[in-house]
Amino acid sequence: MNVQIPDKTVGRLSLYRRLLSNLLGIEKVKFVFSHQLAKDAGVTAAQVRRDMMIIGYSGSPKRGYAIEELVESIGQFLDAPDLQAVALIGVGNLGRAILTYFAGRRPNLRIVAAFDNDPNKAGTVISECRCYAMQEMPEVLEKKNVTTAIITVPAGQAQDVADLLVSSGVRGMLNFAPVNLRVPASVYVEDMDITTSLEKAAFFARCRTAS
Amino acid sequence: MNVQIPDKTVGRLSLYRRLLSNLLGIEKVKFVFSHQLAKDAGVTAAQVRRDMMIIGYSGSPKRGYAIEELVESIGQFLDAPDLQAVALIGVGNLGRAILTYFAGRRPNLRIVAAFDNDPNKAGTVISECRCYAMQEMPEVLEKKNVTTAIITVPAGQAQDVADLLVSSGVRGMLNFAPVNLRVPASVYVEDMDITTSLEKAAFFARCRTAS
DNA sequence: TAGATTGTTAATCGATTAACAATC
DNA sequence: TAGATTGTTAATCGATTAACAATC
Repeated sequence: MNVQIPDKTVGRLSLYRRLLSNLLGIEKVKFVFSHQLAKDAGVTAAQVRRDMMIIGYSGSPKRGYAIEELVESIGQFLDAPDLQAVALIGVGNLGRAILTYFAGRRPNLRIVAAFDNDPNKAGTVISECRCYAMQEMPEVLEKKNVTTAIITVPAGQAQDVADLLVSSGVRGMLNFAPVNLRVPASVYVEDMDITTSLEKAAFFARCRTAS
Repeated sequence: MNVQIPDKTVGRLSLYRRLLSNLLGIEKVKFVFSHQLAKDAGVTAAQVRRDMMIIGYSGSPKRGYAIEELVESIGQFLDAPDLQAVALIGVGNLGRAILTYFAGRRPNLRIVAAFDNDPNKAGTVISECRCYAMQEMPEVLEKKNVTTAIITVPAGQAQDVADLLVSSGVRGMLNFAPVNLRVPASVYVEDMDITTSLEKAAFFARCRTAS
């Protein structure tokens, strides 16, 4: 397992896979050229070819990439060989939306437990996912072998939650709280800050209008 | 209004502002040094100083940056001088979560209208935001002078929605649909692909564990 | 074969970082 | 003043892109 894989390549592979699955399922196409996939993904053809090189998949100069094989290769690269368990912390509006969205979507990447401070939520089931009290977290994470977590708690609680997750063995986090989490270098954090992103969209909307 | 402002600088400024507001409001601190702000934001001190240069704010070598002034400067740079109207398209779970989250948060950046295909939603009010039918979109956007939009519709509808938004004068979009939107160069798109981000977190969780 | 595409290296580009004189 | 920090330039770094021989 190689750590120096570019962050962006991993993100693009995830996008390629979805685009290719569409081509395969809906349009029944069997092969793509790098420039076709590139156009769909909004990247350059050279970038697609470099990404293929990174995952070690080869196409044919005549026919391009065999979609079915390529989807398989991306899966072998991106996905865990067996179930990778995910936990979600903070069952508010956003947390519930995410639980609903992911329910039964990827067999090998499943949200197996949700946690919340509110004792009334413990014991309930939301979109097939069981909700636990916050105190049960270390025990449940260990029992279910959770390595990845989604943080949807308010900003003020996020660092405490992150600390607890790290000490419970979680190594990858998707953080929706608008704070910079302090974690050891051995832990990966992907930030999704909706406020920042909206402010960016608003800022550049004005830039573009003015120019 | 300058178009060559780095994308990432804008994102960092948004984060700085929130960190500084905290320092000011909760800890009553008046000044920060670049390395302090950098530590909180998870960036380098040089980066903070360069960002200050970009927005044209100067600190003092002795005392650092005056937080209140700096927050003001960031506001002048980032925010619209008057109300900047935002629309949200797609009132599903995620859309509702975002409406709730942003309600009354930033006075100058407000979600003024929501749209959905479901005719039952038209006319309802969710977290102070009125919901309209999809057909009313062009008219409402123009009337309310909307320049920025949040797309929370399913992937299959996203491109059509984007086209409609562009033709109604929207110049900045925050896109949650897992597709690459085709828009003119004059329109800015910020993508938030939750699936891709979770797959990245899961991938690197495995990398880190294995190493 | 001829022609388009692939795999891969070298060149380019832009963002980050290091460095340091100017400043308080 | 002495010392730490700022503003700003130059060097570094890494990712993207261009280019082209190898391939089908």
